[in-house]
Amino acid sequence: MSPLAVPDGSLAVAVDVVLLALQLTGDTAEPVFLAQRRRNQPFAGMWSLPGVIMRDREDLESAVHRALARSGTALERIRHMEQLGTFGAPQRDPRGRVMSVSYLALLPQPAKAEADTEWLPATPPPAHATTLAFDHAEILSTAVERLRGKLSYSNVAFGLLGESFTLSELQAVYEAVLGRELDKRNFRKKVLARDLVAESDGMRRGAHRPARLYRFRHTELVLLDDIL
Amino acid sequence: MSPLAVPDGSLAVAVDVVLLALQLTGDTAEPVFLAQRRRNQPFAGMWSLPGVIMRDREDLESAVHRALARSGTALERIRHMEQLGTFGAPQRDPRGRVMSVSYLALLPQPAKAEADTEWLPATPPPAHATTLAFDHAEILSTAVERLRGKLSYSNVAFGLLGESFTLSELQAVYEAVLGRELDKRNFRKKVLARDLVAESDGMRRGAHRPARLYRFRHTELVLLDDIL
DNA sequence: CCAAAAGTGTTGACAATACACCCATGC
DNA sequence: GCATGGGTGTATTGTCAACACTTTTGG
Repeated sequence: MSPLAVPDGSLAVAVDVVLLALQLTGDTAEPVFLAQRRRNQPFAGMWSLPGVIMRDREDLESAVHRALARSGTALERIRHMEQLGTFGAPQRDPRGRVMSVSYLALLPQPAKAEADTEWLPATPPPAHATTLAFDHAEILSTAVERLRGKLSYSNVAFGLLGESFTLSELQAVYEAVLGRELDKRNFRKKVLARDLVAESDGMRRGAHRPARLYRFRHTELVLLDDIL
Repeated sequence: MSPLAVPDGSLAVAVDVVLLALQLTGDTAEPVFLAQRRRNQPFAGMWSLPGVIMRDREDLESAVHRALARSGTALERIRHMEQLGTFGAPQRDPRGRVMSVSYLALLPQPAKAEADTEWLPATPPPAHATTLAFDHAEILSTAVERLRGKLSYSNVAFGLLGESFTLSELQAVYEAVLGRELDKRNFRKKVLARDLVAESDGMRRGAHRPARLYRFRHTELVLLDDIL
């Protein structure tokens, strides 16, 4: 990251991305986000969210794409993206006036991390508060809260799953993000009653009884009338 | 509004505000927003949202306050404010690169409009689409949708009402924003069951039977577990 | 045959809806 | 006394939560 000098009287806009995925470690799933180790001042050595400084004549989405490319993430793996908000505290960047327009991006699995990047746990953020640069801890927790809320009244979980999946896998997504266990029978009833998913071809075969595969009916965000 | 020249290679950030209130015209309530007539190019003569260009070292909230002051709105009348989002299409301002961080602000009544400002209907927006400058029609409809959603799962209606009010007035707020009628008995049951409001002292006396006054239990945004 | 995950129904409590009349006041 | 909005209850229906066992496969 090249040193950034923000001349007084001017104003820079950063675009920062909370890239979220679920890490399936053995028998449990854990929400993780992509962190980049900062090489330069300020906050050298600390973790930060991938971000770029916006260029003139650049779209917000293009800037997000640049940030993702720089973090080593293939664009086509991103299944959902939405704006979180804009953070503009004057002191958030010690170098000068840099506002941050932040985005949430979801992808099915944490791809291999490049040098100086790592997937860190996103959910119990007590530890990060001190270890994330700028106000990125605040942005991260905004992202997790947004995702939690949207699980209840949208199909946003499609962003964290591949093309097809079992209902148990879907439930694991909900449980991991919400941080609590759900009743298997009630969960299946509700998901099916709301027509969130449709049966897909084939079965997931594993060590035990094969499980029916499903896919989301829509792979763009759809809001539900009713709450889940 | 002074002419704005955005030098190439630089980037300006505007803060635009959707100031919403309910206009009580006789027997019906109608959501209205504050519009400013543009005196300068571009879009001279068209209606626009109140907004300012951010200064260096200025907080986002301070910029919103400046925009409100310029529009002739007393700050202390604002009962709720929240960020809507950031609009960054490169061509949204023909003068150059100007992103807009937009805010929603609620107040109990549309105060008298100053010169070159007017309260216009906010809800059936077909007409504005052509008459609002920049992408302000899009920002306005984002604001209305946000408010509609939040009525259902928060106490955000406090922003559109004064200190005390009758349940019929509260219901009128919901009906005006949602654009449909609600059942009086069920509405009262739900509002009271959720402890949104508490009884206040006194009665509203009018042409007919006096009505009990209520006040919101909280005058900052509170999210409800359950949906209204 | 054992371990492990997949799959499946019922019941009771509560919440949401639909619906109509009497009450208190000003004029 | 009448017009106007304020205020109230019930019956029905639908929805949510709690709860345990059988099935299918791999090893």
